[in-house]
Amino acid sequence: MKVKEVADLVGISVRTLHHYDDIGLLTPEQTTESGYRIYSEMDLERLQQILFFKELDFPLKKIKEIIDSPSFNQAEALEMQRNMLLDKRDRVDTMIRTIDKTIKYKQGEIVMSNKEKFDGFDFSHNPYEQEARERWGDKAVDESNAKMNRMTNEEKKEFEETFHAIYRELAVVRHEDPASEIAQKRIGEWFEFLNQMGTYSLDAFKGLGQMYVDDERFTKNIDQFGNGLAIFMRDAMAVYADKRK
Amino acid sequence: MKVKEVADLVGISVRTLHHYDDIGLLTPEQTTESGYRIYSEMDLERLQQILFFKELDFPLKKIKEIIDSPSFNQAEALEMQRNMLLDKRDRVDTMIRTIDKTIKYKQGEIVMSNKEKFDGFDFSHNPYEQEARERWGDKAVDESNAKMNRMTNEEKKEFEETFHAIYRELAVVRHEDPASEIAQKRIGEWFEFLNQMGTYSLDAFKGLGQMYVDDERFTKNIDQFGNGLAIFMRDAMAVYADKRK
DNA sequence: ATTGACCCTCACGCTACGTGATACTCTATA
DNA sequence: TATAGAGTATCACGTAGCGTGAGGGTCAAT
Repeated sequence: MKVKEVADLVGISVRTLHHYDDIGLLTPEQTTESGYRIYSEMDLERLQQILFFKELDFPLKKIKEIIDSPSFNQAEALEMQRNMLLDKRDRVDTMIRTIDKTIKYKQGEIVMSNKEKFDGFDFSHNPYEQEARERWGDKAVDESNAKMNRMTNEEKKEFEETFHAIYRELAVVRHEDPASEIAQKRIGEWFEFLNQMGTYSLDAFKGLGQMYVDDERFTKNIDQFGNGLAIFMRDAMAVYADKRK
Repeated sequence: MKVKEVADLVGISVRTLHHYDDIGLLTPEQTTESGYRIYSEMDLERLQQILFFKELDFPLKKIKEIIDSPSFNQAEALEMQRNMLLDKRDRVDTMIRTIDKTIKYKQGEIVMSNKEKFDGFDFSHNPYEQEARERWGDKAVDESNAKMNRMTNEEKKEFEETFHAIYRELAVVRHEDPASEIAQKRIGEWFEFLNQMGTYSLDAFKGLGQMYVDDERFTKNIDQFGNGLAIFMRDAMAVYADKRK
């Protein structure tokens, strides 16, 4: 599909599509020789995601971060957006009630406190942003990705070998208690290793562990070294983090 | 009340209040000798109005025009805003349904057309702006007549656009009484429009309205412009026809 | 008399596009 | 086959609605 077709379909401007391309938020899969942007089905689905987040007042930059995050999971996102929209509807309902009250108030039928007059507004913060950040946005995770990108291929290989080694060592003890001494020692090595790249707080570390289980791409990857390793690591990482706080 | 008290009460920033003062949208009634802005009850009520319009995506400039218009009437405005919020809730509901569909679609349970994937979006125009302009703006009435005249001269595409425009205008008032003045005025435009294509008798017009509800192909088509529009149109068309016989 | 929370006014920065200007591409039709 | 008309492209500057300091007064409490 060409720009205008897409624009008309979803009700946004051509300029907006150009803009999304400029900032790398939505770059069409194909372009013709003459430079026309051609949007695929997948592009459209990405656009749908973008618009949902936008409706919920996420800035474009954050939307990009979220959607491009390696741990992004569309099914989860949709469910989250659903909840946010339900919230939004509640807010609109509250505002409608506020209007009804105001009408009566104006007719002298009831009294209204100042606070009541503004019920349903309060845009002061985006309550969903935190939520999204917790699920996909952890700065620590992003940072380590950025570092990964800056590394050369050689370095990457070396790096990979090191952490595969740690995985293997962990896999060996994965049937032990996650709180056991040996498990904690090895998970400690893991923590230190990660801290060589980016700085992981204990909370971020714990969160990362949870992600190993929640995001099946991680789970698959990790469980290659031994079935149930992801779950074991999550538990061990939680114990490790909690003990040190 | 001083700036921060107001800001905290309604959940906006102090800077925003400054900005509204700068552009003359909300200038506090009083200032202390030292230059502190002091907001009165009336200022708060004006602010409430402003925020309602803002929630409905009116630009600040237009909000100022509207509120400062000599023909502005607060009671009327509140009622209008109420309708707009009802519409907004409909849109949110539609989006929620779209999400639900998308979830099922992703699981392979159903198929989804591209149009369906973006149901509930379409920000392409603010249907309320026109409405507000008509009630409180200056240009008022002739515009629709002018539209009609241009229509006869031009081609099919514009033709279609025009009647979509009428649908949209009708959709805006669909929460009003079908017998109300505004509803009748707009349904009258519809009648005239149809009579430029073929000649409709009043009875045929009424019958057509009934068909909008009986034939679900019509219903679907019409309700794209707003849930319940078909039923509203049928009722308004019936009233229109009966009154003129 | 001092501190800390609040207030003021510039004034520049930022996001998410809007709005031309200028030029190329594609398709339908005379 | 030439030409118009609708669409597309890339600059590049403009705009709205604030955010974010900087630099400096004000006010009540300690």
